[in-house]
Amino acid sequence: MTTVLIADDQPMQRFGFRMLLESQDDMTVVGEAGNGLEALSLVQRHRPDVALMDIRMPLLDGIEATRRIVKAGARTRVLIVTTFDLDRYAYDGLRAGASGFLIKDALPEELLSGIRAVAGGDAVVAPSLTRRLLDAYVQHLPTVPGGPATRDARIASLTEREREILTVIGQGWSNTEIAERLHLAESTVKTHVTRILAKTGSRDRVQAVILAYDTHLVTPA
Amino acid sequence: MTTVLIADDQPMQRFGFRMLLESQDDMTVVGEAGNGLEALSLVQRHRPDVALMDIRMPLLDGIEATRRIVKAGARTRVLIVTTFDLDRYAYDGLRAGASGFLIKDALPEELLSGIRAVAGGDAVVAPSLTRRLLDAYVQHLPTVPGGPATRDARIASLTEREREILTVIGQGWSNTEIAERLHLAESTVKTHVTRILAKTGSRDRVQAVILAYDTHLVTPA
DNA sequence: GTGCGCGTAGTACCGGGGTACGACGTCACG
DNA sequence: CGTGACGTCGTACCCCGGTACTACGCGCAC
Repeated sequence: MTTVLIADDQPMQRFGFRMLLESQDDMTVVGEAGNGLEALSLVQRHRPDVALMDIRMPLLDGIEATRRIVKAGARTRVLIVTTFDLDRYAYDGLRAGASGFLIKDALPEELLSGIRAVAGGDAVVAPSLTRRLLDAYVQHLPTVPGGPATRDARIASLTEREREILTVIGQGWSNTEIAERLHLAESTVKTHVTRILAKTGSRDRVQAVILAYDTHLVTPA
Repeated sequence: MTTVLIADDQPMQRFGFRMLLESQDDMTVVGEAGNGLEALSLVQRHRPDVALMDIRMPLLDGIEATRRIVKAGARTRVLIVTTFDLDRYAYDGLRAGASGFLIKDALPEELLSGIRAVAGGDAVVAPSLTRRLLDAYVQHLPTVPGGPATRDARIASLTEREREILTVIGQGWSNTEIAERLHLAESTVKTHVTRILAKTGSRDRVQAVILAYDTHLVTPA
């Protein structure tokens, strides 16, 4: 059973959503919020699988509400459902950590399948938006070397000392600086770096730093 | 009426697609191809709205066939439908200009709505893949003019192009790769990089990447 | 004791990254 | 019509980062 929270400032809209969802025997509405703050507290209390989130809401808009929900590490996946097909809304929403972005003119079945997808850990984006996302960013798509899925293992394979070195590399230190401040020979630092790159599958220290950030070995200031 | 071409090397698979599509009164199958070359010539002859494209095919695979169709400026939109949920396939396919990427385990209705979306100029991506695409690339989402500006004055002083370069540096790309994928000369890339380092006060690209993360120009996966 | 992982260190080499110039076309703006 | 910002490209140069290989002492497990 998928539990859903509805956050929208228009009661009629909430009613429509509720009727649609309750008509499905694998979904149940656990709460309704009329503004962003209310949405936050209801997410905390009911820990729903999915939160249907409108953007334009009083007190706290849906984007910021999404950001806080995600940041709090809640299990709830946020599916933004808004009236306006604006790029900046979508971008901000996805940036904030939303698992999906749909427009209210979508078919009811599309919303339902979207909720199920999000509840299952997948993501959904409105087709009209997907078009523009792809147009703008296909050129950024990487050529996958071996695919993802090996993130944590690579960091885990590092020794304590190597993790330490990687951490300071993530501070932007050069080999010379690392040697000085850790009282090592530069050749030693280089040896460590080479092993780190080999173990993590990184080509250079830049990619190693990125990995360090992605795995939260180091965190943004 | 949406006209569709089916390109798949398995006759049974083609049959299944045909039955499904012909059951819809707004779709008609205008041809079937068993390999990539055949797909090309049939697209030329029938100019269908949508080409359902398998990847693994004799003579010419679906990726390359897609590339040629798109390059030829055909009106036909390519919807890749493949058995394998591999990132590499999807990336290559989307790169090649496909309007969509679905996996064969999708529900029949999902395929149908996908075809309609693609025919209408939209794009579709399999939900399971969308998740990974977003995971890996939300950080590429542009800051829409008027959107949340980067607070850091150093980042703010960068030109649009420079921010773009810094973003891909933050993906771990080398100068050579940036040049190739952005269709620039390496010297141009170097020029940009040097300016970025000067403006941001970074000593090397590593420090620039760190700044990019700290200012949320790019965000950890 | 023998082996092994780990941290340390050295040398030699090479390639990419970064710098310092200079140059040119485009476009917006006063 | 200048003028400047921007993006593009080239050449020449230096140096740091990374590789390859070797080597040694330490502690720990079998």
